[in-house]
Amino acid sequence: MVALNLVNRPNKRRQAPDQVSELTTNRLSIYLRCLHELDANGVQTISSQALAEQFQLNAAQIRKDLAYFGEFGVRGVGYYVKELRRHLRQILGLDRKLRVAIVGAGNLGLALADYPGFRQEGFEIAALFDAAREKIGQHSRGGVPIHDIKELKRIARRERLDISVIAVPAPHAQLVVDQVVAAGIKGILNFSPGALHVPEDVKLKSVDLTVSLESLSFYLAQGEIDG
Amino acid sequence: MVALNLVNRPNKRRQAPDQVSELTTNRLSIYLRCLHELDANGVQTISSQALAEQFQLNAAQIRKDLAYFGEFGVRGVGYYVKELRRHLRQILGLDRKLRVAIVGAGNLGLALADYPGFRQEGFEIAALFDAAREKIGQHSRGGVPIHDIKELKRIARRERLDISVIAVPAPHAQLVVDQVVAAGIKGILNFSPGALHVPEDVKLKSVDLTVSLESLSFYLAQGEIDG
DNA sequence: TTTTGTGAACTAGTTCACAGCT
DNA sequence: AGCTGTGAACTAGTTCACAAAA
Repeated sequence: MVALNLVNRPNKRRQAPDQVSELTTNRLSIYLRCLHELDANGVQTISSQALAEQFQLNAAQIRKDLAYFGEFGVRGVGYYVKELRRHLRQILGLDRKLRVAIVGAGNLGLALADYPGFRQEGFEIAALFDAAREKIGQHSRGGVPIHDIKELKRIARRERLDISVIAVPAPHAQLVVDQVVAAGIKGILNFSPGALHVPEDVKLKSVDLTVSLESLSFYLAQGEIDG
Repeated sequence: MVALNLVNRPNKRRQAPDQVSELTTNRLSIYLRCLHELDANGVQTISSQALAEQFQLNAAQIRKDLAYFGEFGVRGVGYYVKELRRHLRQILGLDRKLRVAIVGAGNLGLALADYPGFRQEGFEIAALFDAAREKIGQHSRGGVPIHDIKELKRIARRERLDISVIAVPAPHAQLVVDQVVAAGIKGILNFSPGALHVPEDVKLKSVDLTVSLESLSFYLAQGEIDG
């Protein structure tokens, strides 16, 4: 019983539950990575228990996460690796290429443009953007072209950009986000520190390096007190 | 029960509660950033309500977070900006310089070494490490020297390194983490994808770019189904 | 009056434990 | 027998609401 949208939603939908928590979607991505490996190693089936042992996780957690989306397992057997992988890719929307733009061709932006973790199956870094005249027209080492930020809207349409990574200094971040939103991009991964505002239909995820470091610092400080 | 060192712990300690959640420590860092700004703008006092409005947060949440560590506010007034900032810095262990090493002098490692968010008050990027012969002896653009990873233990001691950032390809990550741990470093910020294991007394935080992107992809895919 | 600090109520997320399928 | 899928129990985290302080 799948998505049929035209009719009223049935109470229990399997394809898109009312609210899947971010914790769950993050874990789905982790499961998927593990399934890649298992498949590469020729493993055919895996139980939730065996999967849970790979990470610091409870088997019921994994079953619950998957159960939001369907019944993928076989009782007494576990999950077929290839099949579950296919399902997860579909659920995560990785069954097509997503086109990513990076705004900010500074050290970080350029590094991200060529970062293997970003050039992975399912994603494609299609463009870099910057405001600095001398950078425009250049390329990253890996060959991603740097465009004028003013061209964002036009190129977003032409290149069918899905996701934008924000790697500009904090003071410009909100302005850039506004431009990204205006260009119709609905997914943003932000590396600038500080709070940013987006409309409801845009999904913003932030990675705040300062917060991560300071939080680490807290634990170090505690460790010294507590022994 | 817990570590009792020399004396029994009083039931209610203010300096280091038994378990402060990571969510709380992350927020403390966010509050601190905001207090910097407020202070720079000459603001003297701030209420939890006003602070909460800056981010997507509830005022009681902020008061609770702070209350773990002491009574910093004044009823009817709010919090004195300078004073609270001083307290938060102390709580987060930022009242001294923390020395950071980055392992992996690839694109990402080099970018992080010169990233302003990392060169911030409280932190100092003291060294880069790599295994590639041709990189050793070089410097990042910002002047951070690149050492042989084999020297990690020696230099960690000499330079009194507190935190290590892991920016190496996934297959080497666990090996590098083991070396970092062996060098006596107790705080690790990891950018490699995949699960890593550390002893109990070492704090590991991971930023997984693939997971972030794939989680974004999920929301994009849902958006298209749900309308 | 204003705003904190905090128990109580609530909400979200995790784990348990077991019925039911293979 | 083995393992999933899931309600129930539990744990963690957030918000409410109000007494107490300035």
